[in-house]
Amino acid sequence: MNAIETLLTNAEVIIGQEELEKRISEGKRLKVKFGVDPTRPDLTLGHMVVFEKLRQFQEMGHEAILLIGDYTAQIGDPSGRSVLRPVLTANEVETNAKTYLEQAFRILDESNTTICRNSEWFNKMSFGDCLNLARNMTVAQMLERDDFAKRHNNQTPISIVEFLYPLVQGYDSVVLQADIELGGSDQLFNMLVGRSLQKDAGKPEQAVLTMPLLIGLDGSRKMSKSYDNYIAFNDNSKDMFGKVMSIPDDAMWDYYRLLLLTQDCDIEKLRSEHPMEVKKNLATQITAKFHGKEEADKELAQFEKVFSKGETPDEMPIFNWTALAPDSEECTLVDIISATNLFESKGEIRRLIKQGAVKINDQTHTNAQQILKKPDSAIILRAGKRKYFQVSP
RNA sequence: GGUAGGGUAUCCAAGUGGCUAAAGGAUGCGGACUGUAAAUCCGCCCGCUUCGUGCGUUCGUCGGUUCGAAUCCGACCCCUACCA
Repeated sequence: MNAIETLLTNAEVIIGQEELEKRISEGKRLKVKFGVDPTRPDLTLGHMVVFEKLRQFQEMGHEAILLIGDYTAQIGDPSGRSVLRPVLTANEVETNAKTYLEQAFRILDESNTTICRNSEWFNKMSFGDCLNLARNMTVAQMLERDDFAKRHNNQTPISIVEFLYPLVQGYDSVVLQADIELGGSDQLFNMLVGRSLQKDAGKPEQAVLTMPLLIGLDGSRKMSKSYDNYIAFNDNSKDMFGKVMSIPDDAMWDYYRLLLLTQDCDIEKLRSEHPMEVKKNLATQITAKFHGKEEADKELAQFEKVFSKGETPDEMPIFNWTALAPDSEECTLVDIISATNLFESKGEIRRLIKQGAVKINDQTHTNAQQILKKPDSAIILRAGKRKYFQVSP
């Protein structure tokens, strides 16, 4: 595979490919833009798809520009519909941006990444400048955008600020003189606006490359925090491993292709192997990217121990009897479990007990009112498949 | 500004005076099974509970009618579309 083919692998849409190939073959060091809004502090594996692509460019000697949308984050994106998102202060945005970068550099080469903030130019902009920017697009053009069109048809509200978003993002490209912008496929429209703004400014137009959206843990919707079907960069190794294991078998191939950059021919081979083994391998590799090989192997071993063999895990939270039941030598089963604060409500705990999910040292107990005496040695409580904890004397 | 339609549990959504803590989905959780926190099947899903046809809180907000209201009345707040 030559350089260009590698860079375009897995891309969903490529606009301006010819121009791009020309610049690459001329040996130009491309300015590769990727913008993120630090509105929420967590990156998900959905973002990782694009980060991996950016890293590929980086590895081939191009300039990775990570654009922090600190200005836009301060305006507060209203697209959450019913709930008004709180407006973030400059401080909060800065904090988010910091953790954002920290996470991003697990994938990207930090020493080789240019970081920009769009407040640098937008803070200096007047309202008149803003109106002039807004002149560049028409309402009809905006309504061409698929998700706007859908929302309009569904009678869900679209705020004017949302209309301005593509312009804001596009203007970033003008300032940065980006040669190519990367993004998820939901960003296509915004990135195209960047092209037309660049053209109007008499500058060369950026190429646009979208990456497919990664499917979430449910196996049907895109991975997103609002659907709560995501794996975060910041998930601990256990959750990360477990969450990967919980994706439907069919979703594995996309994960291999988009996150581990596995080639199609290798994926074909994997398809003939045992799905569980293939998934364990996937989970181990992804976990290793974030937590290191050693940690990943440990989680694999734990997983096999707990879920394949049904044994208790090596590590679990430990509670002192006196912390759970102060001043008492005995306590009911519900109350002792409730005191750990690991569960939503006592009702939930009662339900778990009734449904046979609670075991003490491997013995199922179905009476919530059962009296427990302060143990002489540590006992292991289990509620459901995943929740374990120890109570020590 | 005018007209019409809305605001129900985590989300979507039914419900127009009592049988409603509130149908049905989805998500989630539990059990069985297994090849995994896959798939499938079954069960649970407001809080508290002395587990009792028990208590408390809920259907945008406040107030009213009624023996009794998510359901009727009034005011207010918010959302959407269309027309201006």
